[in-house]
Amino acid sequence: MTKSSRSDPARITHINVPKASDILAEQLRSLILNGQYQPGELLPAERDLVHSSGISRTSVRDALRLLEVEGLITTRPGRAGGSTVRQVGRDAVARPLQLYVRSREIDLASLFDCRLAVEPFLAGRTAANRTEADLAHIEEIHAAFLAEEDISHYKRLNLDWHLAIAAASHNDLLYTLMEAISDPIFETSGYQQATTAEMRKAAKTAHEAILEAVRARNEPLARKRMERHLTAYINTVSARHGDPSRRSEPPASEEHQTP
Amino acid sequence: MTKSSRSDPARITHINVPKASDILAEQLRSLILNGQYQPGELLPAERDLVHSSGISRTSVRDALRLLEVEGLITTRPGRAGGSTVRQVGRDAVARPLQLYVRSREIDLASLFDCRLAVEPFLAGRTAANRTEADLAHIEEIHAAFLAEEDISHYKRLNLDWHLAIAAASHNDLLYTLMEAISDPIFETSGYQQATTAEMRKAAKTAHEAILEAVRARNEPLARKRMERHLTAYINTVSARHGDPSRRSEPPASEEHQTP
DNA sequence: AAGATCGAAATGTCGGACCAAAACACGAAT
DNA sequence: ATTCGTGTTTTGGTCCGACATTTCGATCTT
Repeated sequence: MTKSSRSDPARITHINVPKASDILAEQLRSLILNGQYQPGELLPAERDLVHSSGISRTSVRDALRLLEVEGLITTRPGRAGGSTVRQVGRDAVARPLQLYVRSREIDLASLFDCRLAVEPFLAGRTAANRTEADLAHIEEIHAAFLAEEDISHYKRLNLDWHLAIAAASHNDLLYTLMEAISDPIFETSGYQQATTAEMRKAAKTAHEAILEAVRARNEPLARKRMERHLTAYINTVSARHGDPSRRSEPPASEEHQTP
Repeated sequence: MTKSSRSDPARITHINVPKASDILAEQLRSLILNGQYQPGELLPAERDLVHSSGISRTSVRDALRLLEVEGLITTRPGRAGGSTVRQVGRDAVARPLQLYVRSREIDLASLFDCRLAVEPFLAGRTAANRTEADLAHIEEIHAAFLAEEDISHYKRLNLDWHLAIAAASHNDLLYTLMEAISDPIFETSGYQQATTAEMRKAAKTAHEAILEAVRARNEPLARKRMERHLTAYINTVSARHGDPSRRSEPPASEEHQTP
């Protein structure tokens, strides 16, 4: 047998045998994304799709299941049920990302790197784009954060504070990424280690400073301060973790931010 | 709503009726993520799962389909087929993100904001972490980029250049995000508009400068130059697009509008 | 021994039946 | 007239059994 017919040994891409459900799913997905089905609208009933597509109900259901996992539709039983088109939600991005992190066993350092890349930028955008309502919401959480003493609540409020800052940037996509990244960090055991009173004090003053820059609509300042805040935190954690390899230097001018 | 509600039914979370397949999927997912099934290993055959789980093959297949969409397994027909555990791939993150962007109709400005947040950071990290092999690979693409004259090839090589820089940062997660974001940008019509010879010239000198900083392992310089490069590009594009609202500029002057 | 052929084992597809949930229609009780 | 059941209808959810398709291994042939 001539190894691989004739002249082309390895040039062809791996042949992909499409399943019937994949084809239908692709068609429906295309219709949805092109706006032929608006969010809130109902797709045809399964048995109707069977009739109009010519494939069995098993395959039709498989296709719908695919779209459901992708977050494009939700499907409910009952008389007025069916498959409703919806906008893809944040969780449809966050869940795969979380699986990716867990499956690849991404380490804390990389996760914090992501925050370090995204959060200062978002803080700057928030300073630039925030509305008064945004500010009010942030102040509310900030007040609760300052007042909180209980450790477990503290951690939650800390995260909420950062998310509130990110949300006020009015960049939906970046906020979604930030939220998606925060989740694995929050659940990683390394992050759950004890937070000392010292660290909490430092965090509170840092938050205060950042918030002040946001109030003043000072974009570069908010960005810089958020960067310092995160860097300081990372250094503290990795130092305590007995992992000095990941120390990052403070940006530019030394200001001796931490105790 | 967030008022104190004692003993009244407004507090319960939305009831979640789990499908049979969801339960099995959850169990298998947990087994996989906890390492009970290593990547490359085979899950039990569908009919075995039917026997051991007690649910029908329809539901078992549904569960497996779920895991497949999540990227945790691949399943092939045939005698030695079955469901093979695998590490979650980049595309399992990129695809949902792309759907999110298309479904929410995220505008180009937000997408570029993402690049502006991520890429300079990655360029810095690349300057810090690159190996000689990384550098060689980048230089190779860079040379091709400089030499290319054809427009369509140019765009592809331009993207490749940026991806190569990002890949050399050795931060898997951030690179994945960068790649995932680049894809929608590349396909958006607004980006596909004509690229003038002027812009290409500017890009080539900018790339040269960035690469020089990467060679010199100068982290802040690489970062700064990448930031300038992207900002300049965004300004050019949005100016041409007749959309002056997204100019990146100091917030200096105040808008005069009705209070 | 190389090649063709057949069988076995696994997923993929099908059709039909039935179950469960949810809204609706309609009638009885208040 | 309003409310409360109660049944009906429509829809997705589940099960079953059969067959199709793919792939590998074994056996047979030359």
